[in-house]
Amino acid sequence: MALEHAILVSLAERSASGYELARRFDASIGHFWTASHQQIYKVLGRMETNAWVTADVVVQGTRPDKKVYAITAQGREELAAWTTQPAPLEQVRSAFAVKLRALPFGDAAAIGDDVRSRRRAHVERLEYYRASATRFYPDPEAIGDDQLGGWLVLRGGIISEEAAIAWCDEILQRLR
Amino acid sequence: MALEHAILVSLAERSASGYELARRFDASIGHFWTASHQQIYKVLGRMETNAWVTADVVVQGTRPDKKVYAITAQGREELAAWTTQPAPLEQVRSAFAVKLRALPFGDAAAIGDDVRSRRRAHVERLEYYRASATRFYPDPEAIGDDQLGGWLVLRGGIISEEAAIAWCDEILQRLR
DNA sequence: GATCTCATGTAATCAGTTACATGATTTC
DNA sequence: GAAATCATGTAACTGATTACATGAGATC
Repeated sequence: MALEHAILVSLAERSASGYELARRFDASIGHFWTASHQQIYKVLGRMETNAWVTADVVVQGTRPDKKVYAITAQGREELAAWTTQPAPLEQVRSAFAVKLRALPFGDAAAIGDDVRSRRRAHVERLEYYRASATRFYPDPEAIGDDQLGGWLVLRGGIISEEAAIAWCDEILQRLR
Repeated sequence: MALEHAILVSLAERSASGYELARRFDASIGHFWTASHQQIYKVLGRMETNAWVTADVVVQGTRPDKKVYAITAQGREELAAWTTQPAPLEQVRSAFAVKLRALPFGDAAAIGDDVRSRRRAHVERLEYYRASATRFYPDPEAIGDDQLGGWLVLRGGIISEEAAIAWCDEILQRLR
């Protein structure tokens, strides 16, 4: 349900081809909503049928033609209406938590290794978010209305990565 | 992939019918891995074929018959082998983050209401986790090897709910 | 009389992943 | 010569949700 709306947000910020959208999902948006290019193309087709977006074929000389998608008035309406509906509380689905519960039946050393490698990944993501924050929002007190959403999402990423790292540290302390 | 293993953990702790498993998933385990009864029955069938579990039909006088599933030696092997494999980093998929990014195109007041209601839900979960912690692990320093996994998972729940609440507070501060 | 609990399933559908396919241009 | 980038898709499959189905006993 929400991939459509993630695409609408992205197109409301700036029109793009399916390929460009896929790259945006690999980068910024994808930290909070992942999507493969196959899925994006499929959903874009559905959205065009619904008239939430229009597609313009742009012929490029040397590179292949592309379809540039733009949000329509109907698309904007749909997006606005969607924001008035409460977002479902995402239910957690953590294979890692299951693995921890399996501690008495499994390999504690291997689980410890996994925790350390997860910790590294979380530190990496945290550093990426912090770099994005200082780069795109150098003065957090002076953020405008159009930037507030992006800033708050980044803050959420930073807060949850910090929490994940704290959890890893607590686990490692207990495992040794 | 991991529902099988979540069921194996649950059955390793204590044998149960599909119905009982579904109730466990509604309660404790379900906070970290949700599953409906339909899915559980389907996967149990597959697991029986793989000989990871055995089923014993228990005839009950007044209540309907039930199939009690028990983990096999092969199931225990599979579970142990699974713990040696790194758990995939769960990718975030948050409709709420998408909604925040949609702030400039949507209804800020409705989004604020949503944040307040999410905050209440997180506070509720946090209180539930804290109650479980004091009830099942009254002395955290004296936790045995067989209890450590459960305790660490609960700690993860507590840490992430605290983080979610902190994020909500930061959002609310910025929205008004 | 209505609803809840116990107990197990099938069927249809939807969302998402993985694999496969094509083909020109640019960079190493 | 190999690999990456640009660009758009189809097909098969898996995992999960929603809807439907049944039926007895217990509780309100």
